[in-house]
Amino acid sequence: MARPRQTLLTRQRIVEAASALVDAEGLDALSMRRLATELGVQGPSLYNHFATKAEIVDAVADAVIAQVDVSAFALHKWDEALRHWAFSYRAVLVAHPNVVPVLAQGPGRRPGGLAMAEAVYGALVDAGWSYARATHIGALMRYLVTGSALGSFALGFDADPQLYERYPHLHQAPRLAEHHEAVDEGAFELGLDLLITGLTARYEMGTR
Amino acid sequence: MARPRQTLLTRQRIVEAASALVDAEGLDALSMRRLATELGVQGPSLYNHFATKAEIVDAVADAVIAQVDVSAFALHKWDEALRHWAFSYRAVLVAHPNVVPVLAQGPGRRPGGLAMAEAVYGALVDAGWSYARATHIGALMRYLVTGSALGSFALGFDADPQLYERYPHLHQAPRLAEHHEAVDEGAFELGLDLLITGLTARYEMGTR
DNA sequence: GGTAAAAACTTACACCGCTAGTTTAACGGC
DNA sequence: GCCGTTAAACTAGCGGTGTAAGTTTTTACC
Repeated sequence: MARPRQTLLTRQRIVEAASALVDAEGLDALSMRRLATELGVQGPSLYNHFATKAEIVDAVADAVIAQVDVSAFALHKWDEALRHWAFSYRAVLVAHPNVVPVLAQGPGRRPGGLAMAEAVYGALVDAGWSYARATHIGALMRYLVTGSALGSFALGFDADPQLYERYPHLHQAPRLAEHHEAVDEGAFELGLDLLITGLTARYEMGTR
Repeated sequence: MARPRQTLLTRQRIVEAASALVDAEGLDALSMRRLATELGVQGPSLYNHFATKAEIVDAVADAVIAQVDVSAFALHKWDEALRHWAFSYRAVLVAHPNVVPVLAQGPGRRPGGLAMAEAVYGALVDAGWSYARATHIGALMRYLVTGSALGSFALGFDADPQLYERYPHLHQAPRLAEHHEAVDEGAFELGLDLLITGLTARYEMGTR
């Protein structure tokens, strides 16, 4: 087979297959040959549509971030909007846990990420926050959401009880993994409450 | 060469070389062959001391986390101790940025991580926080520290100004990278202030 | 209708983590 | 003091990775 009568691949089809593969089997399962097989094609053919594997991963990550709902910034006051956005942001990440490491790390030149940043930063600045503070608030929310969606805090404790014999306060730690979703969600909601309450207080004091 | 008269490798020497390599050239530069070369040895020899590459990476991460100073929990009240600890935690991570992705993700069965968790969780519980809240607070601090040390918020904006033409509020974004340390540090300090202030208020209200 | 671009292909390179089997030095027990 | 066992290095090699290079055939354009 050389050039087919009907194109077999498009960027969109590739990204969809890659997303499905990552969601189903994790980031490590995403190799060029494996992805190509999934698409009924040979490995290097993908390079006709993406220059590198990193570009594909980036596109997958962007497809996830683009699902975050930022409409709240057009509808509500900044503090309520932050809350709505944060919940949507986290829900999207929790729905695609295997992509979170990419989002927590990689640069944000993805269009979806930029659109989100624009909405958040714009709303905060329009509400009266200084450029510096608006940036800090955006960063803070990102730390909170990606951290809690990485889910690694509660899951990070091995189930083997023997590990904790030397740590008197940690004897219940192995049970954390059972409730890891509730733990990470509880930490997220506590953090969100504390941050927004504190920010509101500062805002009303005029220190923006 | 077969078995040498004097052992060439020890776990400690391997971890030190791996840490230096990761600090100097990043996680991707750490391959078994490369690390072995650095130690004057052939690749597979490392498997006499570590079962897998992941074990080596884990040991490197643990060596980093073990540097965090938790002595504040024995010296100060919980809120002040949290602040001291968080600053030390972040300073250690910022000093070894290439290791942060490992710490942000991997499970916490490392002894250094467990010792830290024991100190934090124990101090919070002893101060009167409920088990659930103490867990949440520990998780929150981890999100904040690892998130800000990943440093990817400010660095995440590409320097190419053309990217931001469609985003009216982001036209200054490319300049963020110049000050990324200050931005991530500012966000961290803001977050830490808000969290500890808010927690103190709740604590004194009796909702622990 | 000839030409250039595009999209598939095959082949291949350098590297990766890791396994298996080999050699030799060091250690423990009689 | 020898002897079997263990340990720590070695070499060779497997299957996998991302990707570069060159080939073939189809499509699209002047």
